[in-house]
Amino acid sequence: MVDFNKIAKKWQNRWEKDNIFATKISKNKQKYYVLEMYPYPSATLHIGHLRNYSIGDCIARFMRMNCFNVLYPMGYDSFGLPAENAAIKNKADPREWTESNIKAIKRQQKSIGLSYDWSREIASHRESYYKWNQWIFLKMFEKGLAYRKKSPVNWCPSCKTVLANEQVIDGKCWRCSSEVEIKDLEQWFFKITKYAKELLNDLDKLRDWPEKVKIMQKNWIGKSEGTLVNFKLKDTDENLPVFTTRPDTLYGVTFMVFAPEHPKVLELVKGTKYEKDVKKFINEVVIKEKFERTSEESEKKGMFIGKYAVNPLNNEKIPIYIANFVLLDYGTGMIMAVPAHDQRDFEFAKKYKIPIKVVISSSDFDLNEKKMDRAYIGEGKLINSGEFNGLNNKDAIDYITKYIEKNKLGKKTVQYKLRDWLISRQRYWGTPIPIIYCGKCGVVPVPEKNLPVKLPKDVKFTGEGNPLLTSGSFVNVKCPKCKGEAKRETDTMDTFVDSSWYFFRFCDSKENKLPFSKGAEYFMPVNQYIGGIEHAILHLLYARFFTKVLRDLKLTKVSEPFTRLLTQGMVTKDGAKMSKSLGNVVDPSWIIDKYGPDTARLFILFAALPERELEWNDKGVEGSFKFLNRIYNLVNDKPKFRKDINNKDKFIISKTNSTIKQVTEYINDFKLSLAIGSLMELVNSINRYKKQEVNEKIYHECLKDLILLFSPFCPHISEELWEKIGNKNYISMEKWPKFDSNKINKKAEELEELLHNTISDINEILKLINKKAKKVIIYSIPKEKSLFNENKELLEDELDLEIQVYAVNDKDKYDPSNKSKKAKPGKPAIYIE
RNA sequence: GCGGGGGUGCCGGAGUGGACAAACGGGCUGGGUUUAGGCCCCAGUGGCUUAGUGCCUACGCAGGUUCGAAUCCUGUCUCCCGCACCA
Repeated sequence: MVDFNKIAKKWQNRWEKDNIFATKISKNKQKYYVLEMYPYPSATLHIGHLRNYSIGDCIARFMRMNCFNVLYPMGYDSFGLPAENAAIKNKADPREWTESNIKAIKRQQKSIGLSYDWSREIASHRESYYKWNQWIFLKMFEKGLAYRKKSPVNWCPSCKTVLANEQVIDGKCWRCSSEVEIKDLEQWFFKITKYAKELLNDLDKLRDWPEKVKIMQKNWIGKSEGTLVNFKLKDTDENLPVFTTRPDTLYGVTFMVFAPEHPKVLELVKGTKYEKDVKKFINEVVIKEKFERTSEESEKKGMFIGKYAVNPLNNEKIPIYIANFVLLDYGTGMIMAVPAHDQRDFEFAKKYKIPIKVVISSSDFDLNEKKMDRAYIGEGKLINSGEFNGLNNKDAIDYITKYIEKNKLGKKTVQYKLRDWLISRQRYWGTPIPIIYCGKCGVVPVPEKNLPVKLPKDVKFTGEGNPLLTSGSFVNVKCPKCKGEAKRETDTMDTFVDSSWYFFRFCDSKENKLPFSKGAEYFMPVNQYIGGIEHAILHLLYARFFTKVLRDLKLTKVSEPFTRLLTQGMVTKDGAKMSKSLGNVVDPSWIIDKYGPDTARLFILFAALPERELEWNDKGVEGSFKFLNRIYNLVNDKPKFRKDINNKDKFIISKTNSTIKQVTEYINDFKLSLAIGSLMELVNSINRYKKQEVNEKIYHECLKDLILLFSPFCPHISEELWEKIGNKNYISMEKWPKFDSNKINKKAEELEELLHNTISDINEILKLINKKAKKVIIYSIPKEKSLFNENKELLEDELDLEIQVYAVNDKDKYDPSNKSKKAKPGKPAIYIE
């Protein structure tokens, strides 16, 4: 038995010793940047990782063999909740915990022979990386792209800490099961909305992105055109801006609704008799109805908050409500409600007995406020609308908007569903936000020369509040401006910040004057990005946003980071996503231990097309292992050689060549499982071919091409076989075989198939009738008759029978009583005597 | 709930208007090799029927478009991904 693990180790050591996968800037070679989404460093590799890397390494090796200067790096997305949880739970030091995880996963990555340039490794928790997060933050702050505003968080009153959505289970804290509350905090945002238009429009440029991802991003950005109307808070000058696509119904507004979690709401009810109920309502809606509240059918719930607004067109006094169906995220987080002409508003008005006012008349029926049983959303002429009466409502949209703009009551605007990116996290294990608060000078950015703001080590992980607050040395600082006593910002950055530009850093991972420089100029954009479909929106959108910001900071010329995108499907088990809580996570290391890395890689790639979801089942692992053995034995077995060239040789040349064409195309299209299927067919053909004497030169040519084609999938065994057939160089650095259309011989391939099928059929029949036969009569179509005759001896040898061949329309030999004479192309009728 | 995908033989999965009972593998059955087993090699594998031929049925379910549908449309069930503090 061949020890594939030993072979793997041998070649991994040699690759490392000769450092063959290190990449440099090269003027003579075209660059190609392949990147897998860098992983969160968990201690063990799972099936999804294996799939991700096997795909990436296959592409990287393929492109390298196609003479590109391939950049293929690896790093770790190493900030985040799990390290902090480990610190709280096991008193582990997050730094040590993370580094030891990185060590563990890296060892496993190395064990599968991925052709990374390890010298470029980065990890986002290291100062040399997160320093640049801070640097970029400061640049964005200067440009007004980083700003502070109030925003609600999940708050556990008993743990006195902010909870991630993941930590809220059925409205309760995951640790202590207390009811979670909503609390407003002043937090940092990135102004991604400033780039909404470009992020939307540039999707069209991404020709090599999956359509589904582009659609999801488009819907997420969610552009809509409408009018911003400023209502006034009654008896004040304060504006309450409302976004509407229906300014034509402005005279029909009978109430206004805020999203319950709108920061303004608590301000408005503070100290009033409504305060207590409002707070209760907010918690209920925001936490428990997180998604369900957007349903058209779900029950409309709300309450009056004791304040009024003023309609800017007719100065009517309008009561202000809060309700579950209004979302903070969309528009301005408040709406004008027109119950007569909007179904949701109508239902709400009916329930809370709010007046309904018709402002659009229908030509089909009389609309009566008291009798209406649903909103009228059709077209019509404006009524009860002052000077706009009589206008068609579609035209009125324009007229009224113009009127509003003229009188400075609002403006025409484009609204996006996309909202600014909240980057503040009240946690330890992330990049400190480089800001200092001074009583005198206000918000003061940390001067660039003082970067990085390092994460302190004198902190306590109690599970209560942000650990950073427990470090006096971190919190208490001198103001950089006035040198007075000041406090440091204790929020850290969302880990999505780290992953939004790491692909630039790989190009210049050791650069220490800038986040990146010349290397990025040469290597960016990423030609091929590979990662899970679950990142289709957030990560990819943030990375696109950052790239545009960095471009506007003149750090790069690139506008889009990823030219081509492959979103790999999830690996599921028992019909469900693999997760720790379900206990169905599969660790592939046993496959590697038992069969070696090549088998593991081959199997995961062969199991399904990369883009598709894959239901995990390890039953087929044996099959991939068998295939490796077949290739290995094929190369090691020496057939008998001869000098002349016959049809069989022509066939195998042709077959090898069509396989080159097919495998190349398949890899280009990511149809990796199909590429492996073609290789399996080729191996079958060569095995059959070498049963008899073969032409030595041709046989070796075919083997050579086969191993080359196979090497991106199973590099270790390919190196071994490459050496065995007498090569001194690395196959990893060898050139990809070229398809030669002159070598294609369709006739030879068809003939081979025809003869092979015929022999199989005859054997099958012999077996069925279970008797000795002397003679086989083949009725073929006339075109194929000569083929059979030419190969009669060969067939006779193989079958040990006498062969007679007739064409079906050969009248002399045609026996009408015999129904066996029907023949099809490629499938002759067979008669056995 | 909203947005995006998927459902094909015993199993993993190819096939996205005709050439397809369905690539390639697994499993199973039979044969070869072997003292035997394993490995390996070859073949078969929806149902019925004749050795050859032919018929029927199948692509979650129900309809529709088409000369023709797994493939296009409509409805429906179900699973997966995302929903902005998991990464």
